[in-house]
Amino acid sequence: MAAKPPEPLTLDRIATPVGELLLVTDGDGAVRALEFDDFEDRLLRLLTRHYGPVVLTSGRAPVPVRAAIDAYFAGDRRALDGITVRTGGTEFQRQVWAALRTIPAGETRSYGQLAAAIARPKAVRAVGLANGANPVGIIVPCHRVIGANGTLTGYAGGIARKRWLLNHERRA
Amino acid sequence: MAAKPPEPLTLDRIATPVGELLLVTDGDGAVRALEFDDFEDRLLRLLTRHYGPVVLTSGRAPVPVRAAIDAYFAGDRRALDGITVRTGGTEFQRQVWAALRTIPAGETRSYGQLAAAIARPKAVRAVGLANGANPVGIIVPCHRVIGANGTLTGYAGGIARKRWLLNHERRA
DNA sequence: CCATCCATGTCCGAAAACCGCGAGACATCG
DNA sequence: CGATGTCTCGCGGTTTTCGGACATGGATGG
Repeated sequence: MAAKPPEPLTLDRIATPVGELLLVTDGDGAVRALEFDDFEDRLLRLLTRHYGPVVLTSGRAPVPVRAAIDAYFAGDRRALDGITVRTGGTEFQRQVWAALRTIPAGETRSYGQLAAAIARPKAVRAVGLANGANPVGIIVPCHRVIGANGTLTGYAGGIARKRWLLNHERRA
Repeated sequence: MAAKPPEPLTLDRIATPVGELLLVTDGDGAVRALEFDDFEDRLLRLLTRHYGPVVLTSGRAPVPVRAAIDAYFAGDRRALDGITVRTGGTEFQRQVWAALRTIPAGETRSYGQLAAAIARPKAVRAVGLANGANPVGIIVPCHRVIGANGTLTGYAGGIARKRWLLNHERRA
C-alpha cells in the first residue's frame, strides 16, 4: 500500500486534571483520535495502522469539541455524548466501539457483558483486544469496562487514570 | 487498512492488434495500470494490492494517452515515452520499473543487466519478481527483459504477446 | 480455592516459500 | 572437441503462513 494522498488532520492539545490530551480531528470536525500526551507514539501507531501515512498539522480543534471536553472534566458527564467520532478498524472493532458509547457515564460493564451486547458472547478476550485498540480515548469510554470480578484490569493511559475517570463520573 | 476514501479511477478499453487493453487512469490523467483484457483479475489484484479498495468507473482516458497508445501500435515506437505513469509498490519495485523505461524500444536487456543497472547486481531473481508485478504493461516495457541466453522466459500477458511486441518494436 | 484449559479477533515478528534468473557442473551427441 | 541440454544451487525482495501474545471469563477437576 502506498501512493494514496494522505488526508490532512489537525492535532490539538487540551489540558485536563489527568494530564494533557492530544486531540486529532479531521476536516469535517469529526474526532479521529484522542490520547494522553505521554502516549503520543501509541496515537501515531494507531493512526497509521488505520489510515496509512498521515500528516498531522498542529492547530485548533473545532470549538464545540473543545467545549464538550472541558465541560466533561468540569463535571457534566453527558457532555461527550454529542461528539461525533470517525474511526477505521475492522467490523468487529467498530461494533465494540459503538457498544462502548452506549454505556452511561457513572456505570461500568464487564468484558463479558460487552461481548454479549454485540451478540458474540464467547468473544470475550477479543473484546479486550478491541478495547485496547480504541483510538479515541475517553469519548469512546473504554475505561468503563472492567473485569468480571471488579478489577480494573488494564488501560492504555494507565490504571491510575482509569480509576480517576470512573470516580469522576460517579462523583458528577 | 480501512476507512480511507477510495480514490476514483477511470477504466477505458482500447483495441489493438494483440487484443483489447484495459487502461486505468486517475484524476490527473496519469496512467495507473494497463493490462490485457483477458487478465482483468490480475489488474484488479495489483490495484487493490497497492491502493486498497478501489472504485473503477468505466469512461474515457485522456485523449493524449489514447492517442499515444494508438500511435505506438501504428508504428511510432517512441510514442509512449511521454506518458506519465503513477504507481504504488515498494522502493525496490519503483527502481526496477523506472529502469525499465530507460530501455529503448527495439532493444532488450537481460534480468542480470537490469539488476546491475539499479546497482543490485545480485538481485537478479528479485528483478524478475518486480518485473512480474509491473502494473503498467507495455508503457513500462517489462517485455523488453529476456533471459541471459535469449529465451523470452515469461510474460504476464503470455509469451506470444511478448514476442509480438518485440517484433513490432524491431520492425518499426 | 486454585490450576488448567479453552474460546475468540487481531496484530506482530519470524520463518518459509515463492519466483518471469543465471552461472557452473556434467552428461550427451555428432 | 565443441555445441547443447539438463540439473543444482545460490541469489534477494515480497508474500504468505504460522505461532504467539493479549486489558477475559466460564467450565472443569483436583
